[in-house]
Amino acid sequence: MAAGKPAKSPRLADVAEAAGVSQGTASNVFNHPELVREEVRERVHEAAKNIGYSGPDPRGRMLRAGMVNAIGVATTQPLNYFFDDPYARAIMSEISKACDANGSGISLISTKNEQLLSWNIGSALVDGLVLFCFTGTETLVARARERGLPSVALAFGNTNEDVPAIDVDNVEGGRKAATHLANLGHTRFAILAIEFTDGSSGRRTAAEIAAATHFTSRDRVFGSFEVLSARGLDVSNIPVFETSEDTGSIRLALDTLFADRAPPTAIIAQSDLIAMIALDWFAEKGIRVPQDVSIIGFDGVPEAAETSPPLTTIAQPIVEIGRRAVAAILEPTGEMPRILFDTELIVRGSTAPPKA
Amino acid sequence: MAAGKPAKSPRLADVAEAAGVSQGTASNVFNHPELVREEVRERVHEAAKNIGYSGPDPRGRMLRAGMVNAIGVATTQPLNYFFDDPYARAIMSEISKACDANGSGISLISTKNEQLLSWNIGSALVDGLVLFCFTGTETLVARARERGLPSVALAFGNTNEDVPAIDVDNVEGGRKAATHLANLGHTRFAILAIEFTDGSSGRRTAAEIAAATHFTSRDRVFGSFEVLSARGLDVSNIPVFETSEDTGSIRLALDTLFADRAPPTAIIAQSDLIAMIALDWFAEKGIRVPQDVSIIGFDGVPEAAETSPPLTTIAQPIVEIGRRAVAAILEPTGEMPRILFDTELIVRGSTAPPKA
DNA sequence: AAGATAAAATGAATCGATTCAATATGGCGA
DNA sequence: TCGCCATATTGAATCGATTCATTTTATCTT
Repeated sequence: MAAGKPAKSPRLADVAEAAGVSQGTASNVFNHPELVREEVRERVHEAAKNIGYSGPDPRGRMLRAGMVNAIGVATTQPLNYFFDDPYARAIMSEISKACDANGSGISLISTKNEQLLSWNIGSALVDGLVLFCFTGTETLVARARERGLPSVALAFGNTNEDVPAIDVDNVEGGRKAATHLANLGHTRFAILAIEFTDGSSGRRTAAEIAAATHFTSRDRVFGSFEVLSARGLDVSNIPVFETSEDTGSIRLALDTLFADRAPPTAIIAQSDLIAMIALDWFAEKGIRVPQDVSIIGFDGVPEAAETSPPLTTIAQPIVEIGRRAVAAILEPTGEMPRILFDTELIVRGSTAPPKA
Repeated sequence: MAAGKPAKSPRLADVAEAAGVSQGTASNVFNHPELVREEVRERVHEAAKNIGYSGPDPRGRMLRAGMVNAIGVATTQPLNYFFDDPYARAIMSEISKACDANGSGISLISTKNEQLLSWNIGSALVDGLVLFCFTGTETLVARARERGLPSVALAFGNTNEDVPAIDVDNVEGGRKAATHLANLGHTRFAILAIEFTDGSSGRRTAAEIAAATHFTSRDRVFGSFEVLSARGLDVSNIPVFETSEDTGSIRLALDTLFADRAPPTAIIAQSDLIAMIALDWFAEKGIRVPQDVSIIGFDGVPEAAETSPPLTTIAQPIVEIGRRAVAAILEPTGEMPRILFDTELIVRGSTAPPKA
């Protein structure tokens, strides 16, 4: 090497100069080679090799082109939620299939703090956003739309009619779960709910449930209560335990429930994950499912079919949800403000009539 | 609509003009508000609201700043591999924890076609890359380095000494698996290997194995053969079946193996996934594990502890691998060209001495 | 009230490419 | 040999922000 420039990485302009062509031509060599005479093309490539240029920097390209070729998926859970939570990964699996089919990448965005998430959403390099958060959804979707990005929330939450969202009918899902167990003859119920508000857990009163900030869990309880109440049960006596993502809060709830002289014979778990953790706890304690206790899950994740016993559950149309979410972003054709899917009861081995 | 400007989305410059300040000041309002007098700040915010400006476009920012705040993870498998394959998601879970701790996002990049992947790698908006592909790694890492991005391959492959890579000692892993089973007294072995070359499956000869393009599977076979050979077995009689990610090729191999008059009593599976699928097949066929047949997995994914019986396996230090991969990208301090980890035998319920 | 100092605001340069209207070149027919 | 057309090439404008050396304004001392 002779004397030396400070070795900054070379730009397209440098290549153009080195090859003795205009920058426009150099650009064409990399993006529309058919427009450039072969001889020139080779000269440019050679020059590029010489000065150590390895193709256009995507940042420049993207600024000009405006498209990133990736959709973002955002959540207020930690990032590993996408890989560790069975429901999240079932949805992500579908989303990623749809993205693959469209040649689009996926960006995972996360922040515990909702405010930070808002900033991250504002600065994510994506063509559209799937909001995978069950709190603060309204703010976040609004934020995304402000940015002019197509976006969908994966829960209605308390958003108004015009923010695009996909959800299942949670009240009806709650009804189906309760109906199934009531039909089997159960009368002693307990509910293992997902979070009503961020990061809290423990036994909840009806008033607290009504005040929930997360509508998903509240609605599922409402649905179940409605049915059980209609069957003549006093729902104020049905214990509802709020649980968070961790095993601990679930086991604690079970400890409490089964310390009772007359423990429940039917458990409505608001997610398959909760139900699966409960199944482990039952196995440990020697409580037989479904002989001693019946349990029903929610979501219909693939893993729920493989537990022992296999889990009866209220299934969401996960495949369809994933597809529609991506479609809403990649083909923002018609106005699709909100889609409400139905759930489906899948009866497997974890529910049966109570012992006589 | 009335007369009108074409309603392009407003830029920072427009806000500056509307608020009657310089563009520099407008920029500061959004990024270094403490440098701007409160009154001016408000004026700018107001102007922004009026013309419908919702914060700086990340594209412009990024071009200037040079950083994207996301690391890329690339693979030649379809995107859903990250969510569906137990090993991939175990690693991804660790990678994502590390990213979270650093406030970095994750971009998932994939293409079946290696050539396209190369293009995608060239145009991914990321600060660094983890190469999660077991073929063509050498080309791809080279490509990433050309771009000037920090990068790590998650397998040595046939890369040369100076491309950064993390891997486990596959030969030694293969040895450990064989040793464990041989020590139990097994003499009739079969190997269920992961792919030797892209997209192929079926029974393989020693010559074909030696010619494998994927070194991971080849090395594991070599390690196992070495031990078994030293114990006096004729390895040319040990059936080695190449399997691909799908259930079908694995079941087909098992069909063939157990159609034999003297089927193997010890199966070395080169991944926990393969072993788990085999476990299902055994359960279906009424073949008891470990009484009728022993099977050992590879990887040490969390799911392998929950199968029935729980899976004996050669565990990789998944946590450490994920951490180091991210560290290599986010803190490119010292020169860390390659790290070779050891595997660890974890004995669980799927292996036992053969029937007498 | 002048001077020194700190705080606030300016504006042009820069990041790295793509695009497109305008111009240059070459081949071909008459 | 001239003109015409198709094909190649040019060069300047553009994408949207951040940065930083300067200039302007405000605050404080004595």
